[in-house]
Amino acid sequence: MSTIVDVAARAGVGVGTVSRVLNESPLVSDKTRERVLAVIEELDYRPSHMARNLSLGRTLTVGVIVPFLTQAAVMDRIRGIVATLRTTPYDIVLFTVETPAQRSEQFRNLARNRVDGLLSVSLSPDDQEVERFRRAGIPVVLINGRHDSLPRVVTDDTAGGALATRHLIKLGHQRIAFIGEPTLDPYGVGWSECRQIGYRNALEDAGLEIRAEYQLLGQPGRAVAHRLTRELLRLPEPPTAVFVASDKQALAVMEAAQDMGFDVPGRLSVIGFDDIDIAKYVGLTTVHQPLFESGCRGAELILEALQVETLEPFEEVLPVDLVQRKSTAPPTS
Amino acid sequence: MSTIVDVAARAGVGVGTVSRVLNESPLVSDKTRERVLAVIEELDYRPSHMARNLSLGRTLTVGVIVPFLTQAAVMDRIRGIVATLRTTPYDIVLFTVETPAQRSEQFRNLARNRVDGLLSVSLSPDDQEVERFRRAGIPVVLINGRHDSLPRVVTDDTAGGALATRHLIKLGHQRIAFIGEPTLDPYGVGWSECRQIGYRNALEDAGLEIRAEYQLLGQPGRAVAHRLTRELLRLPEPPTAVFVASDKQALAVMEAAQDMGFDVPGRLSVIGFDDIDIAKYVGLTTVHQPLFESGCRGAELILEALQVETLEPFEEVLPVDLVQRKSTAPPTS
DNA sequence: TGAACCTTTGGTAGCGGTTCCAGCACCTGA
DNA sequence: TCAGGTGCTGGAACCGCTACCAAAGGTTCA
Repeated sequence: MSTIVDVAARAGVGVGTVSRVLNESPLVSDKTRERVLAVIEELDYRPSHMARNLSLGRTLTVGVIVPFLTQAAVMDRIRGIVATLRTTPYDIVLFTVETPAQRSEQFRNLARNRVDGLLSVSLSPDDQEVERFRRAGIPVVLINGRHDSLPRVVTDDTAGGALATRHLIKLGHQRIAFIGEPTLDPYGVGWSECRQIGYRNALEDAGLEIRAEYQLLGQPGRAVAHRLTRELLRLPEPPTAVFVASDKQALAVMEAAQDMGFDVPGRLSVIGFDDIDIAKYVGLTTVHQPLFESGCRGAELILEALQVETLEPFEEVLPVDLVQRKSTAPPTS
Repeated sequence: MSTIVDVAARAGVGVGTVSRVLNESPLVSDKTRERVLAVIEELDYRPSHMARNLSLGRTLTVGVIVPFLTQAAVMDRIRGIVATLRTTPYDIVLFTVETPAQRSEQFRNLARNRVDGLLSVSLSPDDQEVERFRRAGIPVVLINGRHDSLPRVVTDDTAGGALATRHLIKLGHQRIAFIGEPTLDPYGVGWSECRQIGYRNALEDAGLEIRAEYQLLGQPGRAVAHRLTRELLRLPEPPTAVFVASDKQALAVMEAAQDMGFDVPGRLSVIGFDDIDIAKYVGLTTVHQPLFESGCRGAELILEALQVETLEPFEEVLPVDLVQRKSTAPPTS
């Protein structure tokens, strides 16, 4: 592989001049520029990124750190990030974390020269980590995460929870249950929690009773969903509708209800949250949150931060909306 | 941010010694090592990746180049790659291409210092590009792509096509149609094509007639699927079953058939290919191809290639298997 | 006692770019 | 004719690390 020195020698000029040609500096005569470009072409020369980075002190790289990729929602967000960054000179380096230990290790390593900026998806750094990034001059933008001193784009989970619940109320349901997931990230206010708050708010506003036995939490997964669904449906006064905090769990709940002979939406209305791909195919009524757009927006913010050096922290709340499909209907009574 | 020089100065040793400590060289006395480590801790020092890379001539980075991420199958493959590479020191840089021009530009840039190795998903470089990589000493592994001089992992599309078709034959179908996609990548032998070949082979083996009017191609998408489905079902002798070359298209075909009042699988059996997430939820019988595993395998191969410097080209064919769900049934005579 | 060796160390030359400074040729105006 | 620009150029310093070489100090053995 040829280097800038080879090009300079062959073109009979100094390395400085070649560098100027590469960087489109106006301080090169047309004649020289042409000669250099010809040699570059001839040698099929490409400047070394590494050397350029070291010299410039920049990597032209944006880190994207995400929890394991099993979540469809995370994948959609990545899509948005990729789509936005593709038109820029920035490359994307993907980091995944699965355990808390990995997570801090990754954050720690990231703060050193590897990337120019960081997009953290569904993961929030703690104060110490934020401080490290600040010292290193690496801007961080959170997507679906929270830290008061960082710019971030979040979904209006509370509003979404209320929206879903109001939809059920409007259909005439009175006994409405909630199924959610326990919060994992110690640093975030769990999305499931927020959606549950929205649920309670909506019930309260409608003057409906908030019953503890109607609010169940469990890990995502088919088995757990079956158990929770059974628990609900065997109540002396079973709910006629259920708001499930995520589509993935909602699908499992639908399946469980049908397995138990409860027709959906005939005897049980089910509404989810996220609007993942599958929802459309199985006709799940759900709250659409702009996953793809959240990736785009996050990417735009990090690009901005990369320009201005410091972006004042603020929270951008993305709106949610209801997508009515076939899994909700008025109660039969 | 402190550098190796700062650490050396503060510890009262030379930079060489610090470097040795960092790289766990045995040529350092315990006493010195301890002192250096203490200073590293104290200054919260992390070596610069860029400088290290430049000096080492390696980036500890694997490039992953993929077509646009709208395909669920590509996402699953990426998952496998990420899962495998996570346990290694290699980082993943994601490149996407959308147009042929972008594609060669990406391949061209990639051949220079940016990555140590390349995983190409569903994209095959041409001879010139392969030669460039060879000269640059960058190993390339293809996942779901073909080039005779590159190691690659592919799905047994022909066998899968035959498998799907035999399943329909075994159920008793005689009039079996095929719907596929036109081949796009000029450098690959289209997967759709291979699956179609498997289809024809199976029909031939069973002594069934191969009819031209039963084999239709069209771009993926709901509208086209509707048109093709209508075309098939309005034939004087409409097929009783159809093998669709991809799940995505199969879903659209199912929908189209149902819209036209053809019950699936009552009046038309539909079988797909890929086993994407959604297939499970809608009960689509399909041919499972190990997408996640293909990513894992590709990643393993590139790691191997990175070790041995040169990996002789070979083709690893991943097996497929039938997943029977609810979209296929014996024909109602 | 000193030659020969081993262990540990410091210093420096790259890696391949960018950037800055000095210098050269040419031009302008007094 | 010469001081002072201006336009372009070459070369060296530098980015922060690794790898190598030379050397210092300690040990062994004749």
